[in-house]
Amino acid sequence: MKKPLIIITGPTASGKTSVSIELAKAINGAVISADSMQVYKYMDIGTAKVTKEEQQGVDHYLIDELEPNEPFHVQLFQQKTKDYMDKIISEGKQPIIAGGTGFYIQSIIYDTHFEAVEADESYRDELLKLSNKKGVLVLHNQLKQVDPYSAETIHPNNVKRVIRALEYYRQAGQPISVHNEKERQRETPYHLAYYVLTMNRERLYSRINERVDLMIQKGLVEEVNHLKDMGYTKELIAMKGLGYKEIFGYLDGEYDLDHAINKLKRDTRHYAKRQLTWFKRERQVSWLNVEDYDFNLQKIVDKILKDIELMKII
RNA sequence: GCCCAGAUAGCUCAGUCGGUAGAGCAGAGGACUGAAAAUCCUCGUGUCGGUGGUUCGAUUCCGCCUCUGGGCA
Repeated sequence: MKKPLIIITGPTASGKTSVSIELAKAINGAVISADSMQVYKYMDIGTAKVTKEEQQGVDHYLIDELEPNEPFHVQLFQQKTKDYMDKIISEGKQPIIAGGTGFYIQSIIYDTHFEAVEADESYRDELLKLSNKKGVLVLHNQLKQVDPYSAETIHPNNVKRVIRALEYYRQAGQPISVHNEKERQRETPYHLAYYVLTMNRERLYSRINERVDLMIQKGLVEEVNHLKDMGYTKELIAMKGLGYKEIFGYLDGEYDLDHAINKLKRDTRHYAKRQLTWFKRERQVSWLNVEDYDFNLQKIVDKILKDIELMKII
């Protein structure tokens, strides 16, 4: 029998956090965050991280667990999430995965096997240098020789992907495209209640714009400054997150604050769009237009509870 | 009231020595299997302010009108 799994996701600023907490309260749940940035400590305002008060006593995992210079990626997320799910279940509670990183969620629902092909920083560096010096096609041609299928699907300009595919081949001895194809066949071991919160695009965008203004009011600039003082640099992956890279640019004098704010708003809008694109192709999702429920938390949660009961998940 | 400069894509503007037009930004769509809040790909028809004239043909030249800047009274 398939295990139940509840997922609350959606584009940024769609209200995932409050829905997941309200739902958790209703079903004795605990929340696991599927968010690539909220795992990091000291990054609160820019990631719109849940505060202790907002958590209302509901257990939260994968929030504030790492220092900003520690690595985090899908495979780690998957491993930790599975562990936390076991823990939560053993406590007699219901795990709820909530967050906007579709890639991470996918790794759980299909239980993707990642195998032991680890990031090889020196090899990556070497390839990157080669690409910078001789052009992206040099790498792409290399890939063509070992993995023609990947070469066809990965655009030469997408150097990051090309490098990963080369790295994979080097360590695994087989093309990553073969591995991916195999993983794609995998069926979900869960009985899913997978919700994507959504709303009218214009509305979402104005909520994003407002939220960015609020972040600035709350002291995003000070937060980034503090991280800088702590010695974290803009090269860190955590500092490439929305809100951090834009403010870093301002603090480094590349542009004024106004420009940084507009850039952040725009980047966040683009991000929301990419998230929607991701969820659109996920076949097992239930779209939940919060406008149909007048943005009313109780109505939204009631709808989810009703579905869950119908699905006999609990 | 007079003089000058504008009026072209949602915005800022370029351009057409007369053959119905193109950049940036904004926006839209897509990809994604160990960086994913990252990375990458694709997409530009708009009464060229209105109206009359010249012309085979006007967004382009000329007249008038309207609006917006700036200057002079």
